[in-house]
Amino acid sequence: MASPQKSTELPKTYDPKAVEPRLYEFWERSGFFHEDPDPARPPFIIPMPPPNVTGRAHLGHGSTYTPQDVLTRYHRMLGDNADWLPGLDHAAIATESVLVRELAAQGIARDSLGRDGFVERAWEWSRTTGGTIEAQFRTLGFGPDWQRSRFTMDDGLSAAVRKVFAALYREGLIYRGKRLINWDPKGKTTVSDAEIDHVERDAHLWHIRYPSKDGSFAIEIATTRPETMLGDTAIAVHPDDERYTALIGKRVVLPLIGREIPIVADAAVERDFGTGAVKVTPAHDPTDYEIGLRHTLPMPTIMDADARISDAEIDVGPYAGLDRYEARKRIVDDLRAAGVLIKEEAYRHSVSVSERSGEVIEPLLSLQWFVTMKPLAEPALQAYRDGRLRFVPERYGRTYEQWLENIRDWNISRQLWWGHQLPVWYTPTGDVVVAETEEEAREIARARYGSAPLTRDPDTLDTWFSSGLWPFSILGWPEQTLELQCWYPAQVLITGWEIIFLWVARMVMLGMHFLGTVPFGTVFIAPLVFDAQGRKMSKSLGNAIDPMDLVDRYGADAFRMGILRQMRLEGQEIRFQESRCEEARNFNNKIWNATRYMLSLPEGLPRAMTLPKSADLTVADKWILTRLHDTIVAVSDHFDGFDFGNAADAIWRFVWYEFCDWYVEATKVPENHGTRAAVLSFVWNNAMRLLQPIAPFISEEVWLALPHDGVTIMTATWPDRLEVRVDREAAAAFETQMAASEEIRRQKAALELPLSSRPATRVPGDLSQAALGAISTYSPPISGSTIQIDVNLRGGISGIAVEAPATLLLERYRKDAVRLRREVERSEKTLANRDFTAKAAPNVVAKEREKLEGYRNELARVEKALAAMGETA
RNA sequence: GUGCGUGUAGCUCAGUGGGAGAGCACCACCUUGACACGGUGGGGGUCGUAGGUUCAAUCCCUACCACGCACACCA
Repeated sequence: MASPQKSTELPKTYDPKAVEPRLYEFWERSGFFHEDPDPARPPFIIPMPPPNVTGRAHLGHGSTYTPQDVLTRYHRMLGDNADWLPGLDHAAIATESVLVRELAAQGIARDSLGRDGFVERAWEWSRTTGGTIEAQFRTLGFGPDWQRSRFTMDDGLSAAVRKVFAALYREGLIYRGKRLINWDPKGKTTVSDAEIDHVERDAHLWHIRYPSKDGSFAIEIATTRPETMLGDTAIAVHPDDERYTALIGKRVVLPLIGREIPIVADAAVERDFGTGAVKVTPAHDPTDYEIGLRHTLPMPTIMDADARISDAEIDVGPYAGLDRYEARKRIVDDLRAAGVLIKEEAYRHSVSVSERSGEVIEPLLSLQWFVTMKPLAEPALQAYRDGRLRFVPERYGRTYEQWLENIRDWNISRQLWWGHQLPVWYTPTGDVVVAETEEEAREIARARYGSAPLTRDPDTLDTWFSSGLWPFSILGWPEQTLELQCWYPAQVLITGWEIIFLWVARMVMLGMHFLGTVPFGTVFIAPLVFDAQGRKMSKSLGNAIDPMDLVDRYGADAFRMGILRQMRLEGQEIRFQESRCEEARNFNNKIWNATRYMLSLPEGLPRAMTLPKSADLTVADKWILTRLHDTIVAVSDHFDGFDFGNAADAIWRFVWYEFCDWYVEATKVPENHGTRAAVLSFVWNNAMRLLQPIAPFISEEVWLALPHDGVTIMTATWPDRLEVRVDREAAAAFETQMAASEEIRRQKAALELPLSSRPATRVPGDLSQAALGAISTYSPPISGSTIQIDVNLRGGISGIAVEAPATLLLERYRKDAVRLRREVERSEKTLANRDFTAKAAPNVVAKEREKLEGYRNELARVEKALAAMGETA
């Protein structure tokens, strides 16, 4: 296989634009994303939540899809049978509204095309304009198994949908019934409970008097929706409300209409709210509907599909044809004129709004298809409770549990054309035939009812019905494929919490019902992305950031790293900061330049990836190898635990602060020259592999530029901690050197000496060889009498002295003295406390004594120095 | 209303029952054999408030305050 092209001279600044598209093309062409089922290896399968065919990449994909790509790449390197299964969702409502809008722009009405014509256009649109998000995902470096990409409207997936529908119908779990549903008058379709938002709105509470026919009494009710009075069939009061007990069973007259309705007693009524009496409109309010059922009230609807007042079922006076809001205005006016409007007060309450269209939902009694949820929910709950299904973070499990415990039947029919048409046919006499295909339906109808013409139910299924089958329909179910055998159930599902109900729970229910097992073992709920002020990103607020712009500016690697570093295991949101992408771009540039340095070494890099004998390694070598070992452990553990933020941080720290800041610098010192090329090469090769899942492009580019085995880092093995020698003692010695170097730098800075200067340094006699070595690379030893600076170093070196004029030292000494006195005082007080010495752990007490001694010694030196300079302590 | 989460440096966030941290921003200095998308040093916080447990609390417990979110049939 040909390696991707690359120039021999590395430019001074890393340019992701010159690297990323080329490498992605190389990977995809080489089939590195593709995998076949292999029963011999442990599977690692992630079903990608299929983005809408109308969708565009947004920052939310950064937090939910990047981890999927990271884990897939990680497990591929671990040697697992890893596959990330992509696809697209037909997104019925979204697609249909996009299309209707486009048609309208061309002056075409949806209905004029006819159903077939419209569906044809929808397919055309999906194939051409739709799915641009897949190209965007490529730009982001996401590497799912594109060859296996599926679309929820594909033949196979559609067959699965029909099979599931027919099966559930036969089992009695799908039924057709007249129920109160959520009607979206703008989208002209029903919407499920889970697709409704509750929004606080300013409104009014109107008090209306309903008099008795003979005028002997009246009852006053309060309502926010006076227009629905046209459909009132009762007044309800609480059975224990003494104000009204005498009126229960009596009748009052509906103002403006004149219809007589009863007063009923129902415990659902809140005595303390409003007047304690409520009008009951069973066909247009969920609570009223329940009351209506309990009291067998008539349930006339008074609105049509456009939410206009309609007299189709009952007399609505002169209001027929008015929009619901116009009707409200007119009715309030008329009530006022009639003298029955008692009060109008400002009132803030929450209204139900369609998530999709933003339109206020109209509860409406309607004949629809439903799934009985309780029997499906029970096993799904059980699976969670006995640990077969796990949520990360755990708290989301309770959300899942709570919803399943209170589950209501799922309205699955939608009044749309684009989608899976219900596999339901009707005979002229209204008999229902459910079948997987039209031919089967005819056979059934012939057998059951003779040869009657059939008409198909025009409705389509809720989009989530087909996505509920996703983890197995994409594997070929109901065919018993090898994929299904090896890859179901999947290992992990990653998504945002907002679709735990809509999608996750439904996949679990349907997966368990039809395949007997949970569709995935772990659900990782990724944080949602907000702007830096914690506001939701939206077009209307103008605070939305396009990830494509970020890739353009910083590169895909930087975008991925930038967003992952903002993820915290327990976090439920990310306040996105673009500066993190900028930092990550700088990080990549750092990697690039460290690579350039390695390639410029005069001795060159060795071909084989072997380390020198342990005896030949220097302290610096052993330190960086030990750190590499620890980083491999940390990154692996964090990936295993879904802690992407800490995984990214661990690599970051290692690469920048340990490798670049210290080890690379150390290789410039002659004592490290002998081994540096081999160690640099070995460590960097490993570091790039650790980085690969997060920043696939630069890690590949660098890996290929340095000694390596294989054609791509993507299929290289994950770094093995056992192959990296650990030497804690040497590592500690190097860390002492680091501390010494830092202290000398600090001294230089305080003394305003140039960093490059090598001032004479007095060192104490008991200094270790390692520390002495480190110091002598920065400063020559001194002789003669100079003013002495005494400091305490982390790691136990004390008494380094730097030659310097006295005047520059005073301020620093004074500050040190103040700080040290404070510490000595605090420590003495702690140790003087008998409870502390008696009760605290012995090692804690011992450590405190050591600290005190250290502070006292240091303070003594500083005071001595001050005294020598004529200061009184 | 019920439940969940969050309050730590100017900003975004780590963290720990025993001497308060990172990055960015800010200040000063530095073109030292890769990197100014860089290096070095520095200033800056009563760890939301009030109690409690403990020898010891930023961390554990309780209450409160503020913010965010999810559920919920007060019309």
